[in-house]
Amino acid sequence: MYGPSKRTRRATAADVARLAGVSRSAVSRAFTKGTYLDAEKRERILLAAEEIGYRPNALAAGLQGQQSNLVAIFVGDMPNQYDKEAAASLATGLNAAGKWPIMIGGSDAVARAAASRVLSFPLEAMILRSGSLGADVAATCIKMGVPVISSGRIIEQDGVDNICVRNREGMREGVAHLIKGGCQRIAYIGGPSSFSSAPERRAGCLDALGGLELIAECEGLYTMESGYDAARALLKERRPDAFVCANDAMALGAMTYLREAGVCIPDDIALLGFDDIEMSGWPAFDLTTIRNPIDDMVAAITELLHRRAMDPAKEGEVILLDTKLVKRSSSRRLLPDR
Amino acid sequence: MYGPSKRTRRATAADVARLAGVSRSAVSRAFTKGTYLDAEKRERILLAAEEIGYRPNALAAGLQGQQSNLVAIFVGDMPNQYDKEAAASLATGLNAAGKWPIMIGGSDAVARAAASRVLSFPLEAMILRSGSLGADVAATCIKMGVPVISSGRIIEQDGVDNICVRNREGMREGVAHLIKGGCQRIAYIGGPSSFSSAPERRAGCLDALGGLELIAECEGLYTMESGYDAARALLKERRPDAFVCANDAMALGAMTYLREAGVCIPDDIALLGFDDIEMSGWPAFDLTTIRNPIDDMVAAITELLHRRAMDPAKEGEVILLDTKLVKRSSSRRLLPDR
DNA sequence: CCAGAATGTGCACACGTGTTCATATAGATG
DNA sequence: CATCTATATGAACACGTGTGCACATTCTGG
Repeated sequence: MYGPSKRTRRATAADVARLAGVSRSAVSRAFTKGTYLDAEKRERILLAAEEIGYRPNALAAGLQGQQSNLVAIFVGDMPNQYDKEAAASLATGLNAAGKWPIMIGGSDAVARAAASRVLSFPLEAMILRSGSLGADVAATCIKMGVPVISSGRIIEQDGVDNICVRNREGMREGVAHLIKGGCQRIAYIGGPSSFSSAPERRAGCLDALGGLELIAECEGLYTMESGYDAARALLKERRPDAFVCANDAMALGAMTYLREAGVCIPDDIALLGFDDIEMSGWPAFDLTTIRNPIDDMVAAITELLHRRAMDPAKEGEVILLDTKLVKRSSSRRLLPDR
Repeated sequence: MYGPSKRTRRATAADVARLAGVSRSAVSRAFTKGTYLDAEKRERILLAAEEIGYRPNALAAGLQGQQSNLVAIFVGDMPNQYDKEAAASLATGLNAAGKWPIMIGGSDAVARAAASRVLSFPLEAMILRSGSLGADVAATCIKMGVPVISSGRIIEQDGVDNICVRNREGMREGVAHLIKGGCQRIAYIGGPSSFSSAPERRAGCLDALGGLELIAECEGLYTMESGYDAARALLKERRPDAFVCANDAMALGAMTYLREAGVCIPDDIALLGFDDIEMSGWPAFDLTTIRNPIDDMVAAITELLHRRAMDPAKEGEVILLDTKLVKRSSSRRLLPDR
């Protein structure tokens, strides 16, 4: 042990070459498919590499025009459950596709600064999964030549690929289900207007109402607490027979308040959410909701990543995902289903 | 537009130099603090860089002995809520510390393979946040000269830094609180024995019982469903007055079953969890639990990262985190407290 | 005015890898 | 045997950057 700092030096191809008694080129070839190299020699090299813990340095390889496989995922501060679940699935999905997802998150200022700095890596793409901000981040990426994939919010910009769920159609189907079940006096708990999903889901609700108007309405923050508060506020007004919520977190908050208030679900008031987060399926809640399909989203993103790699100059496209109405007990009225 | 593939070429320092009419060295210096460079010239360079969207290539810089700031986070399949919350906080925390967290996750085989391949990057550390597996991954990392930080499970191996919560002491305090509140017939829902936290927490429970024995006991999977099933199974046995659960997810599952069964919490049966996941604080649950401090964990990890950077050859150390008993209504007995 | 320090700048090297190129050897084909 | 092809291998280059080095210029103090 000559120098303490030397101890941690990473093994290099030259080290392996020396140990195996071959040229450095041979070592490189040993790790590359489809090259001419004596089989016995290759084995000897791989063995030597294993012995001293060598692996080709991805940084140096990337410098050589090799695919970096690095991908950044920009999540906001992930306030609600759905964002967390989506981020986790996305990361593991990319992983399975051989990509290396770098997570960028935290509070607005921190995340935005990090998003800017991470561009010093030759990213294969920047994936935006933050409902609210992101348009300026996208602009910076495009300028740097880094492809952008926006999920959950459509960004109108050259070269930006978009993935979005059919918010309006989904909500329309959900509310239609409530109406078919006998609900007539519907109150709506909406999301913050800074999220593009909020007005779309509200529009879907109005679609299903036909000419009818909402009994009452207010705007929440997509959090459970705000759903709780909203339910309390709306209950004071003209007695509704259904709460339609722009996402599951708020629906679960509303459910909590209604139970505390002694309201029977769904007989007195039916409840509808949006997203189908894991918790909504738990027996304790059993919330009827509209599934925002995470697996489809992940599949679409890896697909877009692939297409972009094939043709870096291709036009940006928009992929729309279908929702699925998940009927559970929070909407199972005892009234005759028409 | 001469060639379509040329279009996406990343801007290089030489491009900036040409545009700004300076040497390439000057460009490099413009982006480095503490170098001699005419102020007016630096500004001109930065402006030119901004114009063509240039940023120093982290790959090439890393090749130069520069810190990579890359960190891998190995999470298992994140079956339970606490893992998801911890992973999210860890990622954003590292972010704020100027690190780039690469998430590695998914099913066992996929994650393990990915963990091996990610070592081709010059990682500053591999952070293990998977309760069960990980020892073999750690061995590979150490061999490659990549420092390992294990969180939630202590790995006895040279050069591995460990962070762990005081499971035993925490659980002891929690159960003592129940006993002080009048509980005498305690049933225990444990975690899978493959997680090192499971036996520790159980030991803490037994500590608090003094000579007493558990009324009943079974082993769950740290999931809500298994907690639900366990509660049903245990309720058939000699009537307990408290359920102690090895984590919050199982406690919430148990709570769900008990409510369905018409059992009053906490008057008939008190409930104790472990972790203090976000949901436990929601009014719908209001679960008494032992906080597994995520913020402290993140702080400890960044601290260890720093120390390791200062002295790469230092010995591995063990940091133990203190829990905090969070008293909520699931343990608030009407019986006189003492 | 002079010596020395402080500041500014370009050249050239090193980092670790993949790959082209030239060359050498062995095997097949006529 | 002569040619041609398939296989094997090392030398050399390129990737984009940070920085040591040598040299030029300006400033400071006597």
